[in-house]
Amino acid sequence: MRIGDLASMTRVSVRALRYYEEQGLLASTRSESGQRLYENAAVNRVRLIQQLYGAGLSSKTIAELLPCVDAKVSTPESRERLAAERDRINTQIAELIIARDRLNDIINATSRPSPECDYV
Amino acid sequence: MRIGDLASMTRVSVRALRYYEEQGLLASTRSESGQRLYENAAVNRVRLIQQLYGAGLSSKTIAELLPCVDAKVSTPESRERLAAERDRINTQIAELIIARDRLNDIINATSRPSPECDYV
DNA sequence: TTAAAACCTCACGTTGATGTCAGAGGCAAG
DNA sequence: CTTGCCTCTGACATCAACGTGAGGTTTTAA
Repeated sequence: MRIGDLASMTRVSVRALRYYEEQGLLASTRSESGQRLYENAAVNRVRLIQQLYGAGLSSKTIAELLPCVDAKVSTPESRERLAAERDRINTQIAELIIARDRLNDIINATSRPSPECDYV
Repeated sequence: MRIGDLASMTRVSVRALRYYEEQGLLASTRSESGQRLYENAAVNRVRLIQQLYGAGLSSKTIAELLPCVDAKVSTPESRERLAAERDRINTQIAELIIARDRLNDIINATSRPSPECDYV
């Protein structure tokens, strides 16, 4: 498939896909005329990339990780890196929970007094 | 207290504190010579701001929220906004959990086969 | 009193993941 | 064969939350 197809299937912009390639996250073959061609597997690859981005990993970190995923093997260094990221995510989850609860407190504190009298 | 004191107490840079003021998040009085002066309460205010930043809220959003916190009252609009942010945070927590588990899968998948043979 | 340390206001620099635009070539349909 | 959409490669623009440095004043401690 071509880049536009992959873009619509993953809901990721064409620009972003080219960026992923530039960062070494996503490979493509080229047609004779130079257009990018992707396998169906690219859809899942892009989804994985998005997930890792969503978890706060940088392109550089993801680029270091993906070879492990592909080879299904990790070096001690990359395992350490993976574990460090996991821990960071756990910390972030904990912080988010605190923030969410804090936000709920605010919502409650500002709503409770007199619900029918909230103009101010 | 002066800005340096607040900075060291909150571990937030002086530049950041000035930025918060610029964004309307943090108020200060001024000495005769123009230096910023803060109440003790500013420490908690900064912590709250940090927490909300940590939860992914933007300066603009926080600026809309803080008056509610101060007045302990929210308008229907701001309550809606608060709830929307809370939901967004919940979504993000869910995504992070998925990503973390995914990362764990990767760790396991790349570690298990033969732990003593991980050179590649 | 004098020198270091803190503070002030601009104002430009940084970083990462894109957006966007320009100029040019490619491809299926009528 | 041409119209219209897709793709290509640059390359500059964006946005947020600061960092950083210049040039100048203020406070503090010796």
